Amino acid sequence: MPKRVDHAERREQLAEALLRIVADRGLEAVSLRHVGAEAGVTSGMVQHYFRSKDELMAFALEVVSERVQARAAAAMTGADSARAEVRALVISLLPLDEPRRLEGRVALAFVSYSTIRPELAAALQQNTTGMREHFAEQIRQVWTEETRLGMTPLQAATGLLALVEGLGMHLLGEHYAPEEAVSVLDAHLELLFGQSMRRSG
Amino acid sequence: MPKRVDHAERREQLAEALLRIVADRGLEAVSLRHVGAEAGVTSGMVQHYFRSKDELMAFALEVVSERVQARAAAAMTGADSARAEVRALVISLLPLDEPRRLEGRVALAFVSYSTIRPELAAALQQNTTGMREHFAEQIRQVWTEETRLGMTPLQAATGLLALVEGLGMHLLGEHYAPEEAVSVLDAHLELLFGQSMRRSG
DNA sequence: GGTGTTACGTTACGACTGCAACGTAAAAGT
DNA sequence: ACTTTTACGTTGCAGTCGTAACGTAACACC
Repeated sequence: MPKRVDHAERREQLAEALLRIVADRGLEAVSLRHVGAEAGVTSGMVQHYFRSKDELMAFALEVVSERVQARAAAAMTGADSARAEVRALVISLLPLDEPRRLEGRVALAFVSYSTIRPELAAALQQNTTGMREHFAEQIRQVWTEETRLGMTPLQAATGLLALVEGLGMHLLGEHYAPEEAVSVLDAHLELLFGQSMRRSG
Repeated sequence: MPKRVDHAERREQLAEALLRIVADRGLEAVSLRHVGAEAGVTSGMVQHYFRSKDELMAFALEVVSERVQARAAAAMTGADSARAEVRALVISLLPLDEPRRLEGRVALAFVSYSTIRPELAAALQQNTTGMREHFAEQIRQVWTEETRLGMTPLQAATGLLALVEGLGMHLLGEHYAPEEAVSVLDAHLELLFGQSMRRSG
């Protein structure tokens, strides 16, 4: 079989195996042998594709980052209003079902990990920044001088993203029910996008 | 020296050593020997006070939880309004200086950890729930039928806590400047507590 | 159709891990 | 004063870790 393999594809397969381990046993369970076993190969094979464990970890983190971005891009197509698009994107970020809970655990683990290994934080930061700017753009499109809430669109976007990720963390810890998080999110969106906020003034 | 030691005190010293390790080398660097070395003792001594590593970890997590709660209690005394109290509490939660960044890293690591070890999640969940209810109570005290924003006080409280923890995560990842996070937070507090929100209606 | 390269698997090594067992010295209890 | 308990330190063990080295079989190429 030599020579015929797609290098990039193999690396992604291994990264996926790693992510599966992180999702249900945590970062500390990641070892070359475990990743190999999870992928159905030996640790030597893992070594063949990654010079070190650090390189493997860094690659897996990038895969996570790309996956989040891809999910975001997919979620925001076909919405008929800025509000609907933002809501779709933000809902797609929340760990509301089991597969997304797994992904959320992985993401959280890597966020914590990159806190100690700052050289890996770039990918995650890019993600946050991109999302923040995207939200800001959407908000800018619908806000007028009258409807703005005493903050800039970028501030509103930053707050929205922080709110969503905070809700996500709480959901991963099962601190309250998913529908409660969604209701909080919808109330916030109503503040940002709804006209009814001035109904009582 | 035997018999004269305060068991609880020793355990806390060891837990603090562990937390120091987590803060600057991450959860994966925690081992009985490292904890002992950090505390200036041997791993055998650590074994004497904790039957297993898991027990040590669980104890350290509880210490973290108690510390957060203590900080919260300290931060909310002496405020002259509900809004000021909430702001003081919430600001004290953000990793705005280096010591609190260390604590934040530890807290984040344990949140991620407890995601995989659900039996340890109770302490953290209690923390969240307590905070949430406290915020809700404060908000309830100042909200009238007119000023409420289309959500319940508990929803507003949940959103505020999620926002703060999300901002905290982003700050740990250095995704933007601390003062930016504070400005977002203040804008949100103005929405929740300010009367000026109806100035344009 | 050799030849060289690629893709693995296998093995080995030194370091590290959690944990159990044992040793010892100091104080408390009697 | 003698015994028991407590508080450690030390040692050892079986297992796992990351990594380097080596072996080998299958294809690409000329």
